Amino acid sequence: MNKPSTNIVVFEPSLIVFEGISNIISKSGHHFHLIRTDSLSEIQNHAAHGRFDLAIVNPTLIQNKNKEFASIQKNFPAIIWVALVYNFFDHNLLSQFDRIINITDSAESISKQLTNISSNENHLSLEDEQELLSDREIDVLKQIIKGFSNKEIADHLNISIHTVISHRKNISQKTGIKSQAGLTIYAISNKIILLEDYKN
Amino acid sequence: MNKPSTNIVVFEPSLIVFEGISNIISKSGHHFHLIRTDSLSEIQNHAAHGRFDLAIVNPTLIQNKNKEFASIQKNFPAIIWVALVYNFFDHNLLSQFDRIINITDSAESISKQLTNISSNENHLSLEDEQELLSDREIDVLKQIIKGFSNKEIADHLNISIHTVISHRKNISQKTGIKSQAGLTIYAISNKIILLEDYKN
DNA sequence: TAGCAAATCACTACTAATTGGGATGCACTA
DNA sequence: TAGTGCATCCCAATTAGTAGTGATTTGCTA
Repeated sequence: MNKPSTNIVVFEPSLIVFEGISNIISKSGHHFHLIRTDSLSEIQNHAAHGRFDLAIVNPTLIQNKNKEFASIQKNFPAIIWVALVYNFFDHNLLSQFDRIINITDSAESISKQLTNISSNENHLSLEDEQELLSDREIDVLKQIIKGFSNKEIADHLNISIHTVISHRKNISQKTGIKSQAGLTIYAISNKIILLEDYKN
Repeated sequence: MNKPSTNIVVFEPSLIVFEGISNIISKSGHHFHLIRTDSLSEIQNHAAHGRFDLAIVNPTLIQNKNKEFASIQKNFPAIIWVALVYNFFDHNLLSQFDRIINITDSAESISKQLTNISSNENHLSLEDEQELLSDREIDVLKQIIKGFSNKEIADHLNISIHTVISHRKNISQKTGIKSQAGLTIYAISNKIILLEDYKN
């Protein structure tokens, strides 16, 4: 079988991780060529010159550049976008990618994600029912996470306790999470709150 | 100058990261020999046979094994312990290590941390104030954070609901935290739980 | 402009959690 | 051995939160 060479752009701040990927794929038997980059605009530039077929991207780096990223994806639909995650990330963010590599994945699993470029039913169906919470719901969520009671939340937000309860109901329905603890983890995971700000 | 060879044990779940370290140090010009391991007891075994001088450890892996880890450190005081962190970690946990490598560190910085074995003003102070909660209280806390009700916790731990309530009372008194949300953040901050394991 | 989603408020019935008292047995240690 | 902390269990009174249902106003947009 003829093995085509794949050009891969890597957008990842960690040298360790970059070298690790480099090492693993060089042992995989496939033909890859890695290009390291440190900005989205450089990726766009490479894409415009057809210099790569697949991009491995650390999602933290595009967190506040969703529009720019989406625009690049739209302009170069042939490119496969692979998220490289250390921990876990917001569904909405990850749903922008075609595939996901977790940093703890095995060599085979990683290679698999970087090959079979044509076969496109690679998971990531991630049913997109992850409706974002409304502004007010996020206000309430933040209060919940600070440990305030419904009555306190009502006072702080100048609304009645009934409204607070309504918002809580909606939050629970939208997220499928009922416990304060679960909501806290949800909020941390989705960067609705910053862990550092809430430490005792 | 004579370059001594350093034997390094690596306790890190990610192959990518392991290979990355391997790549970086092989280019550093120093002489290292890497041994990958996947358990603390294996580390102890290697240490007992004098097979390494320095250990690179992902702190997540010793989170609930602080005592075992401290015991190994105590038994083999000549070994240098290096934490390899991805993001942000609890200070108490990191204070158990001699040095810290961040995953985003440069090649030079990493090499620096892995050399100069003799020169070090070890600040292995290990302020052991983390004996706040009893084992059983931590069991209950973990259940709370999973969002279980008192009754469910009682069933899971095979104790009565009254005991659960007692433990909760003690946890609240000891930590000064009353809300589930606050306790969740406490547990995450103190690495009693791993954020990744609690995704909903 | 008609429809929709968000934000607000309200009621009832129900369930869960908190608070503040107890008690017992066990293991460790000063 | 007396004291301490831990784990277990119990009760009563109170407070807090959930589930289900329904309503009004406002602003955006198809």
